[in-house]
Amino acid sequence: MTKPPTVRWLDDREQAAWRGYLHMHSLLMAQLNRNMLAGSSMSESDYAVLVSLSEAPDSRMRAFELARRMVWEKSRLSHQLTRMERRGLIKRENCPSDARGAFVVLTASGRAAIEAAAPLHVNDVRRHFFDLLTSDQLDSLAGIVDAIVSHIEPSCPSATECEP
Amino acid sequence: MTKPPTVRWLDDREQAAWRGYLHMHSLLMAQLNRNMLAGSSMSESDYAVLVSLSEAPDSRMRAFELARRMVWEKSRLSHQLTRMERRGLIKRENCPSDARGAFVVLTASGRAAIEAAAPLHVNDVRRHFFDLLTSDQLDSLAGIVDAIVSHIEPSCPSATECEP
DNA sequence: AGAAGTTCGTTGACGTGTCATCTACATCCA
DNA sequence: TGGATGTAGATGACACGTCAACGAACTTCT
Repeated sequence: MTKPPTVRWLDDREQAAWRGYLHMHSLLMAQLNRNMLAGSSMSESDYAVLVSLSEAPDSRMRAFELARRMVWEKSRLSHQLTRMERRGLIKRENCPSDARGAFVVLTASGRAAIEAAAPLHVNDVRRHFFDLLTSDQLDSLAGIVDAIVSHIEPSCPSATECEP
Repeated sequence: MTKPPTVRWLDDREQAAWRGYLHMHSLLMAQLNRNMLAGSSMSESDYAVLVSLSEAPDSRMRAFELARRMVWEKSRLSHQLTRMERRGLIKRENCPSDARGAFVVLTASGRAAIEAAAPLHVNDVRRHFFDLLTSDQLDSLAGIVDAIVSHIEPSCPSATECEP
C-alpha cells in the first residue's frame, strides 16, 4: 500500500459503480455479439460498417469518411474492409477525383445481410437494454454520455454527429 | 426497408442514446488503455488480473476461480496467463489437492507493477469519469447497471460479488 | 517548378479474444 | 470396480485491434 499522497482513491460507491459498469458492458456486448453471430454470422464490427454504408447516399462512402464517422483507426478499417470484401459484403472502388482514395460500396449481398440482421439486432438491443430502463434512466444516460464524451472529445460536443 | 411486422425500431431518442453509449465506451476505454499502456506498459487485461490476484489471500488463486470472478472464458484467461507469465508478472503453481488444477500466484514484480499502476489508473478513471458526473448521475448509473446486469445474469443479482 | 509537408490507404508484426478440441483428473453411481 | 459424465486447464486456428512504417498522391509555399 505505498500510495503517493496525491491519489484520491475511489470510495466504495465509486468502486462498485465502476466495476459494475465494466461488468455490465462486457455482459451486454457478449450477449449482443453472440446473438448477432448466431443469427447472421456477422460481428458487431461488420454490422457497424454496414449500417454506416447503408445510410450513405448511394450506399457508398470514401474510406476516410467512414473511418471518421465510426471513429475508427484507418488501419482498423482497412483490415476490416479486407475481411468484409473477402466475404462479399462490400467492395472497393477507385476514386476518380482523388487517386489515393477509395470508395467503399455496399454490395447487394451486403445490403441483404444488414436488412436481415437489423430487426434481430434492434430487438436484442431493446430486450437487453431499453426495455429494462425507465424513461428517467434513459435521460440520465444521455446526460452521462454527453458529459464523458464532450470531455474526451474536445472539438466535437455531440456524440452522434461531427459535421461542422 | 422490408421490416418484419414484429420489430419495434428504436426511436430517435433511443437511437441517439445507443450510439452515444457505444461511442462513449470506446472513447473512454481507448483513453484509459492508452494511458495505462503509456504509464506502465500494461494492458487493461493485465491490470484486471493483477487486481484480482492482489486482493486474494496470499496473492494466489485457483485459475478457475479467477476466471469466474472476472467473468472470463477459461481459455481467455489461459492465454492471458501465458503472456503474463512470460513477462514475469505472475507464475503458475500446481495444486496439491486437485491435480488438474493450477494456482496463479502474483510475483514480486507483478505486485510492484500493480502498485505502480494503480494510482495512475485510479486518477485516470477519476479524471475521465467520476469527476465529470454528479452524485445523481452516479446513483442513476448504478441503477442502470443493476437493471441490465440482473437481467442478463439471472443467477447473480449483484454485479461485483457472486459468492453464494 | 520543385521541395516540404500532409493525407489516404495498405501492410506486417504482434497482442488479444473466441471457439472447438484435447488431456487429465474427479466424481458419481450402478 | 469400472464406466459415464463433468470439470480444470491448455492449445491451435482463426478473427480482431493497434502500432509503426510505408508508398503514393495531394497541397502549400517559395
